[in-house]
Amino acid sequence: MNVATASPRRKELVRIAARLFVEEGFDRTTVRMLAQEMGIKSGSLFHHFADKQEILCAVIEEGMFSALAIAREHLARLEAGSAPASRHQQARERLLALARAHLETLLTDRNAHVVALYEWRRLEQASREHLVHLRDEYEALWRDAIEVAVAAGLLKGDALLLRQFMLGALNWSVRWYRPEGERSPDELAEALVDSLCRLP
Amino acid sequence: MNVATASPRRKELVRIAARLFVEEGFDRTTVRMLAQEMGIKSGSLFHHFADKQEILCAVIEEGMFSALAIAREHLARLEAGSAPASRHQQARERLLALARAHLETLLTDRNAHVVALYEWRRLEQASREHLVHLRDEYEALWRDAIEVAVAAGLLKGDALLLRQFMLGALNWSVRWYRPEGERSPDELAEALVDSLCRLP
Amino acid sequence: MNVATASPRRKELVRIAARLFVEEGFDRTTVRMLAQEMGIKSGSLFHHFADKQEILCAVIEEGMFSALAIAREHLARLEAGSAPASRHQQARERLLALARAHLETLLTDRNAHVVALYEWRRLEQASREHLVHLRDEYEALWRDAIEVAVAAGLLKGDALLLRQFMLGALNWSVRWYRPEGERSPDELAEALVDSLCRLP
Amino acid sequence: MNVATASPRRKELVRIAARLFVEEGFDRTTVRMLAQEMGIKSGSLFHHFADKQEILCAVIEEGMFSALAIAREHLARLEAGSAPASRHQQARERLLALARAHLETLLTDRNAHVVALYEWRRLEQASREHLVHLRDEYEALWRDAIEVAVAAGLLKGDALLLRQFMLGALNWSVRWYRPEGERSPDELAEALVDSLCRLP
DNA sequence: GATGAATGAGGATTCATTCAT
DNA sequence: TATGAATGAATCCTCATTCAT
Repeated sequence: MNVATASPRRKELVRIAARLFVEEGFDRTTVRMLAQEMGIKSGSLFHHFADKQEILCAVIEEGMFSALAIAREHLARLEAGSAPASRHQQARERLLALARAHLETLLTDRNAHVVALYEWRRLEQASREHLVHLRDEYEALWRDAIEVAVAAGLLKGDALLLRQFMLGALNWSVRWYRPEGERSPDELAEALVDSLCRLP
Repeated sequence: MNVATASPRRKELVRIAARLFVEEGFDRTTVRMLAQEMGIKSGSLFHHFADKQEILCAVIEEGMFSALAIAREHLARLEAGSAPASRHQQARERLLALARAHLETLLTDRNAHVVALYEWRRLEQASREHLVHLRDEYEALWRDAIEVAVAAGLLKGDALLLRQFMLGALNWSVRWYRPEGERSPDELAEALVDSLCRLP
Repeated sequence: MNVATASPRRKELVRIAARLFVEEGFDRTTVRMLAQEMGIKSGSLFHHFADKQEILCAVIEEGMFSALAIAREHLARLEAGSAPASRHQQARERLLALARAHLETLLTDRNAHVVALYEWRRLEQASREHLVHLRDEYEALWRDAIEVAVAAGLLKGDALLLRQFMLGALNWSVRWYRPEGERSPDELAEALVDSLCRLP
Repeated sequence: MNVATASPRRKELVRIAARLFVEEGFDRTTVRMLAQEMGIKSGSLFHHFADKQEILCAVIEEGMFSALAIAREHLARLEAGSAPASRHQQARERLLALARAHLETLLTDRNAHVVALYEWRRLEQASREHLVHLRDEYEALWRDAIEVAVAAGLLKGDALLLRQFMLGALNWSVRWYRPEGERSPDELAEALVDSLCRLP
């Protein structure tokens, strides 16, 4: 059972679960709380999910799926609309697209992807194995973009570390970012990319 | 009761608690697990701490104290030993000192400071108020160093965002750093500072 | 609703239920397990049976019916085919026929009769009253045969106790008998009768 | 942890559990019922036993221990007090001693041994392995006594089957025996031995 | 200080049963 | 007849906390 084949009902439950997992953390979110928010009784939850772990798994799967989809979408838009640009300029656009996509799922959509990042440790081994390839795929997008940027002289340093630093900086934003503040997620993305990129 | 006045016994208990909170997370660490690791029975724990929350509070206090102490120590060593250097160079050294100190408490000492960062949300209001000034003090060290770096043209961009990004990148390292890997925390700190700093 | 008037579908469901009740015990057999084995969903089960108790009742009724039918059949075959024999010999044959019939339903047919014996306590009062006359009828066959055997000097002792002992020995065989072992149920029956009967 | 080393409190809890398991069956006995009868709250039960299975295990261990102890006691009394008797007579006394002991733990003491016999299937694999050697020891007492009886010409037939039959007859008595009836357990034992033994 | 026993509120989960479709 | 979703009461078990000894 994966995101693509899930019933609309189940998708809705997953969305609600994602919100609670972000607000309270997985451990502190009780099955009763989940059921309450879903408008059913706690016993009924187990008609849809085998156990609490499966809910977490479904949320994280959804989080990684949408992160991946939106990242690809942003990249595709780049290629479609791009006027010819310098190699340097192209590499920067690509990084920026990924950073924007990342913050869009993290701060705007603000739920399943956050759970994927912050509750990954709570996955049992079996679930983890089921999901790790999604994470790998996502990270591969970043790896490629960063390698290109390094090759173009846009970024300086070890590509792997740069990826960890960039993703860390972005991921941690969940902890301090307030949507009602003065900067948009897009501005954040731009600021991060600017702070790292060398001028041409 | 704060770190400075704590008995050696209590300090040891806090150290053990910190380790468990990192390994399992605060919510999943039971009072029984704590007691077991401390070589006492769970009932006895409450002779040392009023409740579980107080243990968390003590750990985080210890984490912030030591982060602050080590950061100050690194900065002091700078001033003591520094040959005259360019303003640019000085600003870089200061950032590096803070980053090294941060990773030292996070990755080497590897416990109380990690709890302070990752379990802050679990603090009840009262505990939070008790501790927030420590966090502010610590962040002030970073704020100043970054403002100086920006003023010196070493870093580019908004100082507040730069601090969030740098701390995010460092904090997230807890999630992926493996001590048995090929890079030391110091090398990490250097790589981060290098990746952000403009050459003179 | 009793066995005689049951639809073929219902009879099949009862057979499946009997098997599960033997394998798992009544308490541990869930309505969902029953439905699953029957190839329907658990909600549908309640179109066939008012509740779980009715299933147990139907199984035990079937078990007692078939035990009774097969015992009578064995006895009838005796009378039909018997060459004139000594009173002693006749009494022995009759005991043997009952023992064989008992083990046939218990070990060969191996289900509903076992449930009747081992899950009788789980019957609610109403169901018990509905079924107790069947059990009485069955036990009457044994009572008569044993009284004849005692009168003929074939068995020694109190007739009531002898019945309890014989049935106990036979019923308990469910617990240790393995069909793949070296003895057939018929050989068991013979061995039991032999062990109790005095030679002429 | 075994019967011999158990605290008095635990022994009492085991005794109460044994009674409930006989009255209701293991599956239908809830931890709440157990706690209620023990005069504690259900959570407190788990201070004494890791889980419900451990309670069953403790009860069955106690049942097998006492069955073994009482059987040995009866046999010892035989040897101590016996005037010289015929081999035939001796074999009969030995069977009788075992049968009496068996019914004493089953019908008089009436609890833990009954659970051992009737709830053995509910033991999980690990518990079963822990207990099976006790059962083997107990059955060995019977095996020896029956082999001697067969050798002495007292019993007729296969020794293994004879043991299964005798134990089955005795075990099943739990289902029909009423202490307020006219026969004592000792009389039952005598009746069973008499019904099987050949006169000299 | 330390302990073992107890508590009580709450944890996830199970399950017979109901019912609209 | 059949189903999928829901129910609600009950299940075993966990855990921070208390307290007499």
